[in-house]
Amino acid sequence: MVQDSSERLFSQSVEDYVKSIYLLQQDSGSVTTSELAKKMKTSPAASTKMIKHLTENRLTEHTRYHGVRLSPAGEKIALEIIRHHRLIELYLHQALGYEWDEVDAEAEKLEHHISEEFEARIDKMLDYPLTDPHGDPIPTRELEIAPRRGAPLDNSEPGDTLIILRVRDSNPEALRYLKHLEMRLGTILKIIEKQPFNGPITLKIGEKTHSIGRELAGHVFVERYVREVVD
Amino acid sequence: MVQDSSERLFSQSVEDYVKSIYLLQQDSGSVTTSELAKKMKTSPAASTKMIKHLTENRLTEHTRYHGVRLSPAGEKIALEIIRHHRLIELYLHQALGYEWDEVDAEAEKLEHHISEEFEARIDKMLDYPLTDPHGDPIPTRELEIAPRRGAPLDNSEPGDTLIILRVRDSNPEALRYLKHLEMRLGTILKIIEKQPFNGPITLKIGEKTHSIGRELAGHVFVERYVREVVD
DNA sequence: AATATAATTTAACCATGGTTAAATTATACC
DNA sequence: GGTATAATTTAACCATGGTTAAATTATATT
Ligand SMILES: [Mn+2]
Ligand SMILES: [Mn+2]
Ligand SMILES: [Mn+2]
Ligand SMILES: [Mn+2]
Repeated sequence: MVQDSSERLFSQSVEDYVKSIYLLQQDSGSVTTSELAKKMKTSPAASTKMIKHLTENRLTEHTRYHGVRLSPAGEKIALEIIRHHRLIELYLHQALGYEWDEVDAEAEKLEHHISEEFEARIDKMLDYPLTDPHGDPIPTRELEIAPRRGAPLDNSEPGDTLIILRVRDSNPEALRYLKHLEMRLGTILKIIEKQPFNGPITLKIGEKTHSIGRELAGHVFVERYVREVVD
Repeated sequence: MVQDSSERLFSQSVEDYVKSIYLLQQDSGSVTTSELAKKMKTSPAASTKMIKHLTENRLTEHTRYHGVRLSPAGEKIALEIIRHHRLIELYLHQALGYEWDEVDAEAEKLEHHISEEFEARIDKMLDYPLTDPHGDPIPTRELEIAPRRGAPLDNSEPGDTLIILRVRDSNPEALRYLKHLEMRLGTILKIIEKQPFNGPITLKIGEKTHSIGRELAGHVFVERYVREVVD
């Protein structure tokens, strides 16, 4: 729409671009026009125009032909939207029984349209949660955010015993397949074999053995598992 | 925004105009340009333009200078949005503890952004409810809708014993004040006195007596109360 | 029937956020 | 250092949904 209802300061488009820049610059420091265009599924020209607009509004810093990064004000907005997104995902999962592959699409829209009141109420109802259904950290009300946990599963070596801490949230088919393999948050697994030439990884979960491709393994983030110590 | 995300067929603006036409034509049969503009808080020129656009898309029928009415397709969309709105209002009230004066504003935005999945899930969770927190009927999944119940309180006469079936949902201050007077859905009251020249109405609720103005009384819809018969 | 007034429509304009095609700039390689 | 290629930016365009001001039409009154 053109009219921005009630009290929102920025359009849905601006919010989504800023959020995408935040997520992309986590990996790369700064974000190129074409990376952003790809993530937003628009043309590079649209990306350039929006970068110009964001920079005029002091949400980003931009040096022509050399990528964009968020200003402190931009980061604040990104974290607000990410907080909405992840709280909504968790709420849909916990309160309404959504599966972990269904929550992202719904949250992608709702994140722009809930009030601070709604945010506060679901935050309280969920008892101030720290992670979303994919293991991503939820920014606090003060917009502090914990670091992302885990390293990609395809970086691990045969013999390692690992625990799943996080998964990429954006690919529903991958998420459904992982669930089908019983690979959830907290699942413990052992790497049995890793085929060369980017071949499949064989792993053991409970008594079962599975073989998964490198691409799928790249969606799963793990850390070494040390048996929990009971006092 | 300009881009209409994912699967929605019509913009938020179109949805809100169509919904407003539906609500206005309930009273008046057909809706004038200026009535619509007033309800949408835009200029008459914007209203005219949208009416033209809706008519080109076969959501309304329009004869120049003589008002607009919904086509069957337009009515379908209106009922879908009204169903969203009222289900969301009830959900916010029941599941998240919103007061009846808070739900309308939040639902006004969310109604455009929930999926059919979300609609189905809250409908089930609320056990397929028939009325919203203001006593308005909720269209069924097949978009059948019950008639609005009750007549304006200011049409009743001294001596009448009445039950509150419905209230206007759009004025939060009025709703808060009614709640403060313990005038809720299902409240039983008796008209004691009605001052002439549009003067106040005195009524008795339980042991308490209140006096309210005609304007506020026009927000409350009642029917004659007949003591419930127990088998 | 003519006319004043109010309602409605049209015209010209604007901002947002898209598109494709052309121009510009960076950079990798010979 | 010149040049091919890829990335980026600019230009020209479009749709949506607003605005205000001017033109048109309906209608109520004399
Ligand atoms: Mn989004
Ligand atoms: Mn997530
Ligand atoms: Mn609305
Ligand atoms: Mn309502």
